[in-house]
Amino acid sequence: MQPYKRDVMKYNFNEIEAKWQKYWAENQTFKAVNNSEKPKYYVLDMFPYPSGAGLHVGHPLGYIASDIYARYKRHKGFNVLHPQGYDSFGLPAEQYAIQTGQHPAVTTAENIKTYRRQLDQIGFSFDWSREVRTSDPSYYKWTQWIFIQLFESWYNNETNKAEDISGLVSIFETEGNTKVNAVCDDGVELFSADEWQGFSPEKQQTILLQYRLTYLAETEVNWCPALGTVLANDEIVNGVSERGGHPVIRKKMTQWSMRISAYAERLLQGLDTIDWTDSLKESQRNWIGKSVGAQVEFPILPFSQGEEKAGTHTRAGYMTGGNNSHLLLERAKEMRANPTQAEAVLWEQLRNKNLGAKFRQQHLIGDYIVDFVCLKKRLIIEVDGKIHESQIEEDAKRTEILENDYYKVIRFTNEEVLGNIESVLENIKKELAERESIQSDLEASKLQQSEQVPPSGVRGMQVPLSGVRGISVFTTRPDTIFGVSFMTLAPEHELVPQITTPEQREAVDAYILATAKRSERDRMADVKTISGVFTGAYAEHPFTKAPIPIWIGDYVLAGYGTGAVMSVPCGDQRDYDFAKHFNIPIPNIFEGVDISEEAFADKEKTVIANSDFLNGMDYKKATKRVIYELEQLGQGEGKTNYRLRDAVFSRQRYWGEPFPVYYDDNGMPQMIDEKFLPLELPEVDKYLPTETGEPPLGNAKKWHWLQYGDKAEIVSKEEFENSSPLGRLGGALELNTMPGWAGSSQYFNRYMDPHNEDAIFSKDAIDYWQQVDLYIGGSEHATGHLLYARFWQKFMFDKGFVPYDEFAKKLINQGMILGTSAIVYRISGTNKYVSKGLKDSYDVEEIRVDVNMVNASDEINIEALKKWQPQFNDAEFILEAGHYIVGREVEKMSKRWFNVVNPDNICEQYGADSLRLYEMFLGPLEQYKPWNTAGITGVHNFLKKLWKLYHQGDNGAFYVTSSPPSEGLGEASREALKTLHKTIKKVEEDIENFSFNTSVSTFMIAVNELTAQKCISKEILEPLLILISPYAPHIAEELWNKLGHETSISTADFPKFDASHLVESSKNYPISFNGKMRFTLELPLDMSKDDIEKTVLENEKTKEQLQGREPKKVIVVPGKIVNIVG
RNA sequence: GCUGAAGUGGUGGAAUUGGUAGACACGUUGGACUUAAAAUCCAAUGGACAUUAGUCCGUGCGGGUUCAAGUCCCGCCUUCAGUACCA
Repeated sequence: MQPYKRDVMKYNFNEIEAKWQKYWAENQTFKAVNNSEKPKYYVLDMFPYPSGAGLHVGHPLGYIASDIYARYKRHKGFNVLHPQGYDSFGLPAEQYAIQTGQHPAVTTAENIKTYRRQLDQIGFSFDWSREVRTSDPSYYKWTQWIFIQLFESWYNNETNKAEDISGLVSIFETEGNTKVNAVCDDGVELFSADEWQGFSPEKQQTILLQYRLTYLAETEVNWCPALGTVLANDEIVNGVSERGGHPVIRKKMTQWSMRISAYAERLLQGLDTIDWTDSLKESQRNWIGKSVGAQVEFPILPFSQGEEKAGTHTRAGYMTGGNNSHLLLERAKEMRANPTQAEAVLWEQLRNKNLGAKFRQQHLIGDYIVDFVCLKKRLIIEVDGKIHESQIEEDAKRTEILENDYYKVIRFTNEEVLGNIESVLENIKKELAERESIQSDLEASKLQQSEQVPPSGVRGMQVPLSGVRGISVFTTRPDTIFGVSFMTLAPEHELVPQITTPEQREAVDAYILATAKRSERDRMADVKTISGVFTGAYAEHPFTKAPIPIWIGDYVLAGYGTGAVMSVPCGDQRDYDFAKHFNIPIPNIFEGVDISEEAFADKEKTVIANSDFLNGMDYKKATKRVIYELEQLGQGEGKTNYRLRDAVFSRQRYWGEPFPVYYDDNGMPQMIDEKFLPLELPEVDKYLPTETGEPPLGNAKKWHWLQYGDKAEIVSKEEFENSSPLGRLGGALELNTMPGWAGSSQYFNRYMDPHNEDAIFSKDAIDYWQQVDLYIGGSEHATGHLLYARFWQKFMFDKGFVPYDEFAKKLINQGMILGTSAIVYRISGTNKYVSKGLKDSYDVEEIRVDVNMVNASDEINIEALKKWQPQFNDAEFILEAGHYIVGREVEKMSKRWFNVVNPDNICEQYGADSLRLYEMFLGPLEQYKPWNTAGITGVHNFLKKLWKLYHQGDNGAFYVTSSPPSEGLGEASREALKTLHKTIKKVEEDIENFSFNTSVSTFMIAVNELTAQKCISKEILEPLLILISPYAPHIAEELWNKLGHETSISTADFPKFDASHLVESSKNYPISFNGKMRFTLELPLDMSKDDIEKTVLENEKTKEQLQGREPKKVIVVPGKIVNIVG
């Protein structure tokens, strides 16, 4: 009998915890319903990637915090949604599959099993009935569905939201695209409604792709050869892959992209509406990188200054180009290769002297490329598309200049050429005949002249329509435009090869080659070396019209802004250093500022000088004015620039969501109809890229879409090709898969209605749960998941699917739990190891060993070490004081450092409640902190004391009496009530402030006090259990049950704080002298200020302190402190 | 460089609107119980001097405001995190 009784009394945590975990599972205690009388509250964790290593003690930290909050909210009367699932697509499972041939689905399922067991043993109150897995077809069906929604949408800047693509098509049909204000690709061609109607379906599709929110584009991507895949910017750290640290190179590939840039401003503005941590918001702001300034066009001068001064110029001849001829020639060549339809038709008639005269097409004259020219007769023929309607003025000017040069220009429209070629040819013949006589005159006089003088008017004119563009730059300091003394282009800038003069070509090419060779990493590491080279070309200042030398330099990044800057050395340190280095003038345009040593970059203190119409203005005024003036000139406009780029959405991987996309006979991407989703991942023999370099899905035998009406199947290439084309839809399916963030960008909404097969979630569900109230997770997702999820949520909001355009009202980042690695010191070249205190006398190498062999005093178990790895078998150990002491290093918990501590052992040894309490007790939630198992005995002892508090009967029997403590108002009872209500108040405040560590202390204090008071009253001990139950739910359930409750403690009402129990009649006043506390004095709280002063001054100890001095001043703060000055 | 956070005993960390610095816990030391160990319980524990009382110094450093500063202000230093030739 006796041993049995003893067992009952003991705090048998393993048994208790298993019992209640089973109870919760069987009774579905934490299952949330989608409607309730209670107010709703949604607590979410970032769902884990189920890695093969399982959980370590760091993983549950955030889950414990959110679980405490969720349980607390249930006590507070909320209908709480607290779901959990798995982000189960990902690279590690795929790499494991490559190594072992095991299907990732199999290993993933195994890993999930381990995770679930580990999570269950910690006692989380998750509603597992709502579990989602991103790799489950019933889940990724909806990821694919969202992709289709994005494809079917475009971003209308006028309404500032995403709209259905069909709306855009009807605009195109009625008025073309000239008035459409959309976020779209750069350089979309302009067309009228008529032209749209005339386009082929393929062309229409190509144009629409330039508007869709997800689009196919040839993009320069971060290609990681080692991983065989493309990486997003946030997957690259210091120029190498985040995973594995492999080198990353730039490569052009056709990829799906997400037009997240459309949402840049709203993603930025939205940050002000959500309660997320400042550091996280700051990261996102930084990532979006908004800068306000101006875009300025600098025309390129046709003649380089050097050549002009030398009095030379280009000879008129076969190609009579100006000094920009080398770049125009390329352009002309390109235009010849891609004639418009009208040009092609006309050329058929003009070529081979068909009209009796030799014509050339797309020929360079001066700085112009003309469509057709007969040089002998100086007759130019231009064929104009619609674009020229808006350029009548420029065309007139161009005609004037050319005609000054004795050319005759005749123009035809596309319609004339295509509709009535006969009459066009008649006109040309007529002109040719008329110009017969002029030709001979010219030969003698004018042509000679033109060889000596550059074509008049060419110098200094605006950018010609078909020739050189200017260089466009982005600047945040347009007010400093008069300080520009040179321009700098990124070496990769597309215009560099075109503008470089022949004299500079060699130097420029060498420089470009040298920069290309340097890795991104080298370039970033070596910021101080100034390098660059002059291109030989000049641009023209918009206002002063002065020539500005154009340089290239690697301090200008191709990927930001336009890849070109106007360099203002007096106002920007980098420009300043560059100018100093290359002896470029540094004009000073600031009033009263010395720039002899460094640039002056202080916007706020700027007063502009030496700047014509800007003189005397401050930064703001000058900026406004200069933008206005630039707009008048047509050479610039105010512009806001974002660093945020569109997100590449394709990955060359197997283990990810397949795109619901096939490519039709014309190679155009087509969406698979919603009703056929999900498009499931095909089986493949191997998970590596194919021999031809295609993604792993290229290995699938059947990966062609074949659809007739409502019937669709996935077939092999041969089967598809042999199928009847009549009424057939389909083609090769997309070989890429979606990136990791696809599945995590709407999972929080899917939890609201996870089994819905007809919709991503029902309207009722989303209307009830609305948005996440509290989201807890790591800050490492700041610019990845958390940005993309906000983007998709805004899109879902625009489309009317969700009621809020932010998915998480409040977000908290839990800090990371770090490992404390253990280090032994091997004497170099030997198999001897010295203890830490002796290592300085030797030449040693540090070797990390398993922390589980080391005790709290840093002493290692040598026997265990010898068995741990063969190299230690016969090693010799040099001890200090009989022990081998290891070194310690705090670093990330990782298998490679052997510093991983597993929660399974902790649960086994101390119990889940101890683990939960200890993780909270370690310190503030957001803080990074090292794991130190030694301290866990403290919280474990607390739980034992708590258990004891309820077992004060004979032989430790459960003993709680239901007679109220207030009865008789004994001293002990009043003290107990005070302890309880003090605790209620503090714990409630702590939970609301997510200060979980301090509430654990509060529990300890309460239990220590109640133990000292020998409290056995139910009125105290029952509410105390509810306070503790969010933190230590198992022991709370057990004691709750012992108190006679039939149901779970989880929905018991949180105790009400009653301030009346804390009312004190007296206060132990600290009495300080000159601010230093010397002694305390117990005084009634209702004592008046004057009486306090009197009493204190009369006190013996006060007299002792003053030693006869007269106090100068006595400060009395009733209820707080007394301070005597003197 | 910029942005954000933080520097408090041997350790993790408390400290409300400025009002008794070091709560709570670990560790350490001493003691009780025990043949012994574990467990448990009790006591001490910021430093220095004195050890009866007491005195002085103490929250990264240097100033300042105040009757009173870990807390507020100014100027630095260090650490961690994020970000970076962003024009």
